[in-house]
Amino acid sequence: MALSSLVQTPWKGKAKALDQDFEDLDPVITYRHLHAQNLGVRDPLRVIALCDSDAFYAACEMVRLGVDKDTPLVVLQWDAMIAINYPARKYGISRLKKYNLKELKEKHPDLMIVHVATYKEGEKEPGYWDDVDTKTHKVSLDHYRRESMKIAAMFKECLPGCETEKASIDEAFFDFTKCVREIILERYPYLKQVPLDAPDGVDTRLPPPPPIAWDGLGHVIPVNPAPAGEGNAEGTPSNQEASASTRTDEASDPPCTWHDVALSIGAELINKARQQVYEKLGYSTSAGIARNKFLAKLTASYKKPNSQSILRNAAIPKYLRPLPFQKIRFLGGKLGTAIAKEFEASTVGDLLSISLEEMQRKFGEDSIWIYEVLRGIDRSEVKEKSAVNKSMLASKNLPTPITDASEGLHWIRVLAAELALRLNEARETNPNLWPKSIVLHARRGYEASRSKQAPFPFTREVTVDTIAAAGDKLWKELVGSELATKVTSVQLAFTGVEGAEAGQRSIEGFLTSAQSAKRQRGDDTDIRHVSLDDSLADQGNDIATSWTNGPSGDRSSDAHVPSFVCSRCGKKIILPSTTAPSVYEEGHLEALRREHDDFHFAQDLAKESAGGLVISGPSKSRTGNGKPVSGASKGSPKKKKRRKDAPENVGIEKFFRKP
DNA sequence: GTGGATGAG
DNA sequence: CGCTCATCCAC
Repeated sequence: MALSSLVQTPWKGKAKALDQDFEDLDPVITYRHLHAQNLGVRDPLRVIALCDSDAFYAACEMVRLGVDKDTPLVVLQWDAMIAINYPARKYGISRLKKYNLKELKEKHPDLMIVHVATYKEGEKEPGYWDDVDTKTHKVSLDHYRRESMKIAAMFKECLPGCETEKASIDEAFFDFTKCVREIILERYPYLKQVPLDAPDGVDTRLPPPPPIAWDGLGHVIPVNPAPAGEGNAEGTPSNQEASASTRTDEASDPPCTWHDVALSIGAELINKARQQVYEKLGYSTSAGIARNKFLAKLTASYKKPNSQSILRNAAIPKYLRPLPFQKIRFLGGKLGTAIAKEFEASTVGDLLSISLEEMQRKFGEDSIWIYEVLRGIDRSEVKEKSAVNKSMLASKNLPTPITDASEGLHWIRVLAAELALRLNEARETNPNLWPKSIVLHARRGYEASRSKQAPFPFTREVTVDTIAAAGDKLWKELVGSELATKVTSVQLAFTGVEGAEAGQRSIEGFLTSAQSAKRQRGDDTDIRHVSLDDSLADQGNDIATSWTNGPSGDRSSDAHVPSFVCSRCGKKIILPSTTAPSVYEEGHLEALRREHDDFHFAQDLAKESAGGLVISGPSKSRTGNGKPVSGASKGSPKKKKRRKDAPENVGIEKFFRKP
C-alpha cells in the first residue's frame, strides 16, 4: 500500500526527497562542489570502495599450492574450519559444523583439506606438517600476513593518488573522491568553466550528466528490487554484470546523477585494480562502491565471489530498510543486541521511527552515529594506516591445561620465537622498529585472563632469549611462586610497535651514514660479534642456556658485582641484583651492555637525523566525526571525553630504559 | 602507563 | 572456533 507512494517520479520537478526517511540522497551538485578541493566527508561526489579477498586464507593456500581456481579447498585449524573456498561451499560445507575428516574425504574425494602452517617443537620456522598436534604445535598466520601485504601494495600501486585504508588482513577501503573528480573534469571539460550565463555563478547546478554505461562495471543494486521469491536475488547465478536492465519497471528508476557518474568511475578504477591483483597475484576479490564506508562494506557483500557491486544513492532506502541492522559494522556486537532488545527491532526499517532524541536518551550522545547510519549517512574517513601494526601477538590455547610450572616457560619460549621471527622480519623493511612494551596474558580455566606488562628496551638484535627472558619475568609476576597449573591460555605480545616511518630511502641512507660514522670513529661499543645471545639465537627453540663467562674484559675488576664500563660515556653499568638468579637471567649483563650500546646508537640516530627522519610518537585518532565508540563501556552509556592531543613527535629518550 | 572490555574478521 | 588486531576507558 505504501508502495505506490514510494514509487514516485522524483525527477519531476525538483529532484528531492526520494524517501522521507532518507534525506540528503539527491543533493544539488553545483560547480562549486565540483571544483572545491576539500569538502571532505561532506562532498556530495564522495566515492568510497571496500574491497575484500574471497575466502582469503583458502585463497592463500591455493596460490601457495598452485592449484586450479576451481579446486574445492578448506583450511583447518586443528579440527575447525577457518576458511572454505567457493568451490567447496557448493558441497554445503559450512564453518560452524564439525566434520569427521575421513567421512568428508570419502564424500568429496576431490576436496583439498589443508591445515594452517604451525610452529613445531624443535623447528625454527613454521611449516606445513603432516602430524599437526595442538599439544605440541602452534598455529602460524605469517603466510597470510605476507600475502596480505603484497595485495595491499599492489592495490596502492594500481591506484596512485587514492587514499587507502587497510581495514583487516583481507580488506581495504579506498577513497576515490579526488581521482574521480579529476577524471570527470578530464572527460567532461565543459565542466571546467562556469558558463557565462549560469544564473547563480559557481553555485549553479551542473548540467544533466551524460548517460552511464554500467556494462562491465559490476552489479548495480536496483532502486526497486524485485519482490522476494522472484527475479535474481542473491545466489542466483548470473553472467550479466549489470542486471537491472531486464526488468520491466526499469522506467521507474530515477535518472542518473553526477554522483552516479562518479560512482561508475570509481567502479572502473577498482575493477582495474582487482583485475591486476587477480592476474599478478592470483587473488580474487569482491568490492563495493558507494557514498561512504559503511555502505561500501555492505555493498561488497551483495554479490560474491569475484565480483563488484555499486550502490547508487537512489537505491539506498530500499536496500537499507529490510536489512538486519546487526549486519552493519559496529552494530554486530553487544550494542546491536542491546538496541534490538530496547526497541524490539531487527531491521533498519524497524528503527527509523526512533527519534534522535530517544536514541540518544537510551544509548548516549554518540548514538547520533547510529541514527545517521540507519539513514545511509557515515562521516568516517578513509584514513591511511601505518604500514606496520602497532601490536604483535602470539597466543596459544592449551586444550590440556598446564600441570607443571615448566610448561608455561616452554610455551613462552615458543611464543617468543614467533615474536622474534616476526619482529625481525618486519625490521627487514623497517630497520629500527621496536615495541615499547611486552605483555603476557594468562588464563586459568574459565576465569577471565590476567595480564602483566613491562617496558621492552630497544635492542637492535632481538632474539628468542631477549623476549623469552622478559616473558619469563612477567610469568613469575603473574602466577607468582604458586604452582602454575590449570593455565588454559598463554599470550605474549608486543605493543606500541613503531619506528621510523619516513621514506625508505631516507631511512637507509641514514642508517648507513650512521654506521659508517661509527666505523670511522673506531668505536668498539658494538659487541655483537661476541654476543652470547647471538650464538644462542641460531639454536632455534633450544632452551638450554649454560652460563659462560663473557669474553675477557666484559667484567669489571669487581668480581662480585657483574658490570662493565662504557667506552663512550665512561659510565659503569652494573647488573641490578634485584631478581633471584635463574637460568633465564644469565645473559643479562650482555643484554645490558647491548642495550647501553643501542642507547648510544639511537642517540646518534636522533642527533644526526635532525629533520630528516621522523620518529613518530603515538598519534591520536580523532573521534570528532561521529565515528562509533568501539569499546563501549558496559552499563549506562558514558559521555565521550575529549582527550587532549598528544604532541606529534616524542623525544627518542622516552623509549629507553635509563642505563 | 596498566589492565580489562568490546568489536571485527 | 582459535588467533589476531585495534581502540577505548577506568584506574
